[in-house]
Amino acid sequence: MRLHHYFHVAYLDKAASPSSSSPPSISQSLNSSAIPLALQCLRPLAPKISFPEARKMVVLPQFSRVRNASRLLNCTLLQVQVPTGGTTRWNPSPDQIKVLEMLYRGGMRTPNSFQIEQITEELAKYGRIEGKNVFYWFQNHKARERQKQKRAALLTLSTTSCLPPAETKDGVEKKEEACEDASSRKRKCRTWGDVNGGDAATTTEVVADFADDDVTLELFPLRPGQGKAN
Amino acid sequence: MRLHHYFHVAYLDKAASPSSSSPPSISQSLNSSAIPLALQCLRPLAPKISFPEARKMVVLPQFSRVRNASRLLNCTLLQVQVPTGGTTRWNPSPDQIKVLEMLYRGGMRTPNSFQIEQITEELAKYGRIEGKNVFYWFQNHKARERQKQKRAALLTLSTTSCLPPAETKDGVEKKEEACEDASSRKRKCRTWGDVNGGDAATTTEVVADFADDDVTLELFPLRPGQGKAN
DNA sequence: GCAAATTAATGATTTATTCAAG
DNA sequence: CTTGAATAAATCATTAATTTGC
Repeated sequence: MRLHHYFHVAYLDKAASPSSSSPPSISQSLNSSAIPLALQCLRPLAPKISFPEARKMVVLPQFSRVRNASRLLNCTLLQVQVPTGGTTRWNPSPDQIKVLEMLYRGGMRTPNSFQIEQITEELAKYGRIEGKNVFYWFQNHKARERQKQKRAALLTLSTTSCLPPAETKDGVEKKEEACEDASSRKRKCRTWGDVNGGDAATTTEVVADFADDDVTLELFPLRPGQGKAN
Repeated sequence: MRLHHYFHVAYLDKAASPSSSSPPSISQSLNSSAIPLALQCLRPLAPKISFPEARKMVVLPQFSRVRNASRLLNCTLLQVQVPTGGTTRWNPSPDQIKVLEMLYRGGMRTPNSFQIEQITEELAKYGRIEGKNVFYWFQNHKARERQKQKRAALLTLSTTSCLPPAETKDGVEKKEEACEDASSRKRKCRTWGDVNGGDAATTTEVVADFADDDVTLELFPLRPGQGKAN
């Protein structure tokens, strides 16, 4: 089941209220006292207020308000079609895909934030792209590549040799595992980076001994001081 | 299988190289140098510091370098015991838990980024905490609460009525689903917020029609200009 | 009574599934 | 039907309880 694991982190974001359910809302309570908010158990398709299917994403009124959030947490409900280029879903350009596949073939499986940052920056040259797109791309590609292999393996087995598709379910489980990164089997500790107490990062040292996987390809030329300056 | 879904987003982060395998690396390593800091892996009451199989986390050499990454992507490999308060894992204080549980009971299931931001800020009063901790807490709590219910339900069924544990596997599947948020069944679109092209956020309007759920309670008092100024 | 060993909880990460845009 | 996006389930790892030997 588990293959390997580079690292990566799951985060949260938040959105607004889709058609019906919205964020339960926290506290109200905190302060005052328990408000009988009966929220909890919202009914499934319950009446909701407003919309059958409208999906509307939400954005914040004043972005500045959420500045922090969006910065640190990739915050926010914006998703809606932003005036400028808001096309809901990312559409990778051929060039972008080319690069991504190259990296994948090179052995990259689950890039960490820094890597994603860099990849994103590089790919941004070929079109609009965000870090999450890169993240998702690797996740999906990895998973689907695996699926594909599994299916292929099953087919091979069932056709070339005997074994009827009796236990097709988990027979070829650890096949593809061999190829890919393999390295260590233990999970690494990922991190989100410090969100609030950034202060602690004083003496941090980097070990960064990359090169453990199969490949050690370099990401990109790593143009020196070219960053977005942020 | 799928229960409901508020929204939330998965993100990535990155870490360094644990004992043996390390990130494939992108760029060989940006700077170079890798310091083998070994530490971590403390057993419950274990001695700490120093260990054979030390798990060592890594951090970046110069944080400034990765500023961007850490900002946007919660970057970074730091995880090591940071001089200041770096105790690997978050340890919720009783007060923090109290608030979290209250919110959970209040119906909060998967807070979005904004909510998490606020909760985090609020909980920070009671001790060190980061957004990811809140995020994870809800994920885990939700999942484990579900598990608990399922197990309980199974037990109840098997003891009170008949039905032997024949199909215990998915018999009680949709039990707990009823209570919780239920709302719509379709998946909402979460978002990460724009990571790079923040520029687009110009005219964003907020729909923010909270109140679509059952409750519309407010998160926290939302103290005005009190933020960490960031 | 204390500290090492064991176990129980639970924080953090990864993988599998599902949903839906194009 | 492909695949980007999002969520839930499974898993791993670490810390706190608890037990055990002295």
